Amino acid sequence: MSNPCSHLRKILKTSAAAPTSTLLQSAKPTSIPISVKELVEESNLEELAKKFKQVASNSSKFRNRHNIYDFTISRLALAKRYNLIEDILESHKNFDDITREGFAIRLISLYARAGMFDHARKVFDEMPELKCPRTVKSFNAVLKAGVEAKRFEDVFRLFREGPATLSISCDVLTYNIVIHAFCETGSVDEGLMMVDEMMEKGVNPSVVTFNTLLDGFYREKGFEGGEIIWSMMDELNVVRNTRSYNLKMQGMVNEGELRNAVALFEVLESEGLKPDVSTFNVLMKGCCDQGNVEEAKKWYNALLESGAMPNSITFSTIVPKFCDRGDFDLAFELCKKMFKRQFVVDEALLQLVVNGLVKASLTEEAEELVKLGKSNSYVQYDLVLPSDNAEN
DNA sequence: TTAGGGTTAG
Repeated sequence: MSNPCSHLRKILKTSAAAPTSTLLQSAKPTSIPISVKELVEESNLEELAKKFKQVASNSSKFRNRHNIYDFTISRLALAKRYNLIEDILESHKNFDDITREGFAIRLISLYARAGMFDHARKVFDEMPELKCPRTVKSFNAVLKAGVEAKRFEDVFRLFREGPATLSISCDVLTYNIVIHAFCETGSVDEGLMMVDEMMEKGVNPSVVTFNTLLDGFYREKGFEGGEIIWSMMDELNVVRNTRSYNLKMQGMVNEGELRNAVALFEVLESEGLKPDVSTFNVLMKGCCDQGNVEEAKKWYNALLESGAMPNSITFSTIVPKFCDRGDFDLAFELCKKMFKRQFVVDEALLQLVVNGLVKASLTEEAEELVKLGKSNSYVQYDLVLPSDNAEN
C-alpha cells in the first residue's frame, strides 16, 4: 500500500522553507491567510476541513497539489470522518477544474483512498452533467476504486456492462485491474482467462499483467502453479522486472526453499536488475522463518548498503528478531527510519523496543522514541517509558 | 516532482 504520509516531511519542509507559499491571500480584508503547514498541524479535524475547503476555493494552484490532498483525506479516513471528506470533495465539483478528466479522476481516487466507493462511483456517473469528458482513464479509476473497496461484484459488473454502455474500449490497464480483482477473490484461473480475452481484442498484456498473475498463482496454487505464469512470460517475450523476481522468490520462500531464492537473487542481479526493498524483505523473511537471524541481519545490511530504504514490512519482519537477540541499537535505528519516513507501524513493537532500550540502559534513546511517537502528527503512538521502579 | 492526475505486494 502506498504510504500517504511519506509526503508529510516534504509538505512541511516546503512550507517552512517558503513562507510565500501562503495560499489564501486575503480575499476579504478580515480573512486570515492559511498555509499548508497550518493545515498539516491543525489537530481539530472539523477546523481542518473548514480551512481546507477555504484554501481550495481560493487557489487553483493548491487544488493541483496531490500530496496535501492525499495526506488530508487519508488522515480524515483514518479518523473515520467520512462526512468531512464528503464535504471537502463534493465542494470540488463546483470548480471549473471539474471539466478536466484528470481532476475528476483525482476525486475518484481520493474517494477510493478513503474506501468510499459509492461516492467515487457517483463522481464517475455525474461526469457528463459536470461537462467532463469520460474516457477509459476515468473508467479505470472507478474500477480501481471498486477493487480498493473490495466491491468485486460491482467491479465485474461494471467491467462487463460499462464498455458497451459508455462506448469505452478497455485498455491494458483495465484488464490489469480486473485481473487483480480476480486474483483478490481467489479466482486466479479466471484471471488467466482474461489474458486470452485481451489478446483476442488486440490488447497486449504487459509485465504488470503477468506480475499480478504471478502473485495470484504463487499464492493460490503454490510454486508449481506460479511457474506456469513464469514460463508464459518467456513464451510471450514479456521482459521481467525486479518485481517479477521478487514474486518468484516469495513463492520459493513460501515453500521453504530459501536457497533457491538466494540463487534467484543472483540471477536477478546478473540480469542487470536492481534489487529493491521488497527483494531484501523476502530474503530476510526467509531467513527469519528458518530461525537464521544472523543471515537475516546480513540481508538487512545488504538492504542498507544498496541504498534502498527499509519500509514497514522490513520493520515488522526484523524488529522482533532484533529484540529477541538484544540488538536494541539496531532496532532503535530502524525505528527512527520509520518515523523519518512516516511509515505506520505496530505500536506494540515500538513499545518492545522502548522497553528493551531501557533495560539496556539506553535511556536517552528510549526517551527519544517515546517523544517521536507522541509528536507524530499522522498517527500518535502512546509509548510509555518503563519507570525505574519497575526495574528495581 | 510545485504538475500531473488511471495498473501489480507481503
